[in-house]
Amino acid sequence: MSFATVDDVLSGKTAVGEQVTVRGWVRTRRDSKAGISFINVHDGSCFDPVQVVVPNELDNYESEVLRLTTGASVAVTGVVAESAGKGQSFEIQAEKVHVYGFVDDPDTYPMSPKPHSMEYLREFAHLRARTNVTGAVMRVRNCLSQALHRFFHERGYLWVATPIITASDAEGAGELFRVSTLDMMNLPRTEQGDVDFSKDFFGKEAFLTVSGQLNVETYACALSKVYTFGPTFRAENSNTSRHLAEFWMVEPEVAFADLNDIAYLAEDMLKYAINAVLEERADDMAFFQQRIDKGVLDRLNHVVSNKFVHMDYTDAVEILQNCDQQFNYPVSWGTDLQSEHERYLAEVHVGAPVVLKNYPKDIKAFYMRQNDDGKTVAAMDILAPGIGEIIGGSAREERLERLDSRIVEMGLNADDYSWYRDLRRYGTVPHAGFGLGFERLVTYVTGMTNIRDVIPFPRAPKSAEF
RNA sequence: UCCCCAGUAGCUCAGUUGGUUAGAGCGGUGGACUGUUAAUCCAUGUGUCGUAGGUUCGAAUCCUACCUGGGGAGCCA
Repeated sequence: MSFATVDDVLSGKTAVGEQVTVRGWVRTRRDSKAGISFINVHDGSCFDPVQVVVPNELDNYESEVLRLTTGASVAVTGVVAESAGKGQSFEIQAEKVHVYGFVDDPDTYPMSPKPHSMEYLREFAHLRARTNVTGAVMRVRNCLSQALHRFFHERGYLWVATPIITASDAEGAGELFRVSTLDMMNLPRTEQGDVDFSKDFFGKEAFLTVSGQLNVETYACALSKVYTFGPTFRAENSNTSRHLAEFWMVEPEVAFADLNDIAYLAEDMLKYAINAVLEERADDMAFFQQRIDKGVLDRLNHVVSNKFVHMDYTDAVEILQNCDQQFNYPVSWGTDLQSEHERYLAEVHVGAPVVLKNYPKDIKAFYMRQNDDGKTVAAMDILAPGIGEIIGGSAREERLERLDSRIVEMGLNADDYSWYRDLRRYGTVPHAGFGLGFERLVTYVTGMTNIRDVIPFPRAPKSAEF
């Protein structure tokens, strides 16, 4: 007798005739008057539950097995057998069913065996992992996460843990969450009446990071190829299906690289991760294809087998101005593209992810490398159909005079960037990097429509339960 | 934060020219049948109609505010 996962049994890792114990939760129970019950047990190891055939000779058949309902926890010991029924190749002929816990009041158990809306499941974030859809999402999420680490590891990148807490409010990528231990009911004040942050934990104002980029640049300018993969926080009041207040971001940063280098790095990375999912999570993807998004497999297969289309911002503007599509917002060179414009490019014009490059400098961040034309910077966004911006990156301005001139032009204070400027003073090198919104990738790969359903416990405005 | 839509049974929804006892399917429960598997068949219970005000003889239905959710926009990843 040995413990086995549901996946061990269904994939044939355990031998027919071998006695095993499988532990998990009941998905459904069906009783047959032939003297047996069928119990589907899932344990998270794969998409499908294993069918357990329970004969009525078991001591606790009447007293316990017939009382099992969806959600009950069990350990089943029995012999692996080829299934006589359709729907599965292997099953377990139970010799013993141990019940860890029944479900109180099955009538109100929130995860009843019926279709639920994603909005409803979100209200039960502590139980929705037991549903097939959330289980599938989390296995794919894990697969993507592991694949990304593997991708970078195989190419000699170092995973750098950039800080979660930052004392710099100059990252410029959005609203920040304050980190403080001050007594909010009794704030210390300066003589001018301002809050006296010198009394705070860090002796100054502190926040949760909105990006690891500035910090990870310092390690790129020493270890050459690095990346961060961790949580980031944005206090934006964004109420959409593609924004979270707490989300995970992958940010590679590469010394001696230019814009095209990281554009191709991003393409290779996405293809690598998607291929991993197609190979390792075919069971979950079959479910997404069938129940969530009929086009998801075609879409992913197209992505991994075609080169990404690259396009300059300037050319994109021309395409948008000359296309037949009517837009609510006009397109003109120098302004940021609207959602409808990005969607047209990715969904209609290209029909696949598109790499947009070389944006006007005035609509991009101060640290992006200025191009020789004097008008644009070496920035790139990768737009995915249905999602929008999934990756944003750039070559970084490594020339101190150019960086300083942008800091001045944008009304920023050079003193706030002293350590960032040091990188340009001491052995500066060209370098480039990008940020991938990890949950946006999970959304794209699974075909799920709301980003709140691809992270275990979503945090969003007015929403931080569990 | 802005625009639009929604909130009725455990869940998904129907129900308004304002009218008396608010319905269905699914789920649950009991039974029948069955190597079953989104099982099928019979029976069965369930409601502060999102919250608070207002109009009215009378409000699930009309009005106002608020809350929550969804779609879109902005911000961005």
